[in-house]
Amino acid sequence: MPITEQDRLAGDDPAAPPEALAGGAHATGATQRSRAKETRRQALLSAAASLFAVNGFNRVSLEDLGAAAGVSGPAVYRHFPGKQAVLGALLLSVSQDLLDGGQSVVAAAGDPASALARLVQFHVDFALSNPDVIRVQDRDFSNLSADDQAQVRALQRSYVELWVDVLAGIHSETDTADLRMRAHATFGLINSTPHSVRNHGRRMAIKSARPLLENMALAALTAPA
Amino acid sequence: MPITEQDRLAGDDPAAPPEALAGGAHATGATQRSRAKETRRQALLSAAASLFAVNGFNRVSLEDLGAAAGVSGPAVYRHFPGKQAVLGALLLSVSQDLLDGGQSVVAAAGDPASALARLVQFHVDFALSNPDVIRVQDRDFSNLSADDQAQVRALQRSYVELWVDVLAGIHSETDTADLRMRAHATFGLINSTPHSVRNHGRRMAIKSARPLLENMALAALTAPA
DNA sequence: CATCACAGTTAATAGAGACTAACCTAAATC
DNA sequence: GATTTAGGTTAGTCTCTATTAACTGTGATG
Repeated sequence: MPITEQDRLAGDDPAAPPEALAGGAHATGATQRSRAKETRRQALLSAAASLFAVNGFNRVSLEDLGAAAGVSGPAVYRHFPGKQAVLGALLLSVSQDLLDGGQSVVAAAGDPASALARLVQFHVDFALSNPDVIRVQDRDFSNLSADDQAQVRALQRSYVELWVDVLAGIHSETDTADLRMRAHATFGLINSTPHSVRNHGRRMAIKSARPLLENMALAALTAPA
Repeated sequence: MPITEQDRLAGDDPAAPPEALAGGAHATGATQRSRAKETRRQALLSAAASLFAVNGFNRVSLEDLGAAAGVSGPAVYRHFPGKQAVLGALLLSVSQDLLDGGQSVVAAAGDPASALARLVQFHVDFALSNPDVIRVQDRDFSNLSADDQAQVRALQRSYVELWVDVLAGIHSETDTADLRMRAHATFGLINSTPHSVRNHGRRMAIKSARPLLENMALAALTAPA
């Protein structure tokens, strides 16, 4: 472990025996064991998000990862086939969540203009709520296995197309490549927050960041070609 | 070496003897040797930019790096004290170039509004011309030594302050934290191009990307608070 | 011309860290 | 209650790669 954090996330005392985890919040499995396992899995994913975000995939050892989830080293193999698979699970779930969220937002909206406004709100909210995974996604994508890369890319593509379709309903004259680039650039704008808004609150309050980002994003999206 | 490129950058045949490099384009040193050395150093930095951008710092070995510059393995130590130092030299020079360029742009401009427009032009141009280093900078920053991190951060801070000062001349009522976040978000927007504009030209022509990005950036920067 | 300096080379060295083996204990299961 | 299952543990193994050592050949330098 380099030097940085690894506490703060494992809500439970790392030294506590596994049974202490059994009564955890979620985990809907039947047996006590399967619930404990699910909880541990979530702890590992959460630890991975934070550790990977801070140190980068390559500088987090399985030892670090296990320790942050209250377990040590090779125990990770009881939950994932390998280190790369942890990253895969993490990024696949993020991409899926973004896509699902985006789709339901669009489905709920009436006209394209309000759909776009809601999409922006949704994405800003997502980025401000999950800065860690956002960071990991655009820093450690290339550490995914080839298969996972393809799957994540497919999900991301769908998400982008969602935006492009909505944008096409507004800038009907503009060609798709242009709209796709607008979407990407807007993601870049919104996703910049993990860099500027520090976890330990140095820079700027999230509360005031939200409307500012929304306004900037909408302005950029509706700027003249 | 994973699989990806390592040719295409070393303009000279990697198998060619060192003397072939002596007649290179730049390198103003006195003796033949010092010119060759400078050329090799540049080749290493250029190879590093490309390799790090594609594969990430950690998955490029010194062997790869040397090979891409027509030299092999430990020869890198004749030019840099270590792998980390190569990254340091690369990112320090980028940060310095951005700051220098930004300062001269602002110095040349009259009113704040035109200064801002020129800054945007400059930054867009920089990002489109050097997608590799942009990518490396925001992906592998944390692989720098502590000292280099501090230096790069200082340069970046100055660059941001340059933008904030110009922005303050326009949105005079807005507070600085807000303006700083605007600058960061705009960098995120503009720096998104390394992701969307692929080197091998899949996505969108650079030519049409430039004005689009400029318009989006300006719209975002001047959006209501 | 003699000698030095120095960019390169190939062959160790060394440390890190992903993954595997062998065991252990307690919840499931019958 | 006996037996299996499975999450954990600790102690290897094995590979990869940054760095160092020991040499070499050739362009400066006097």
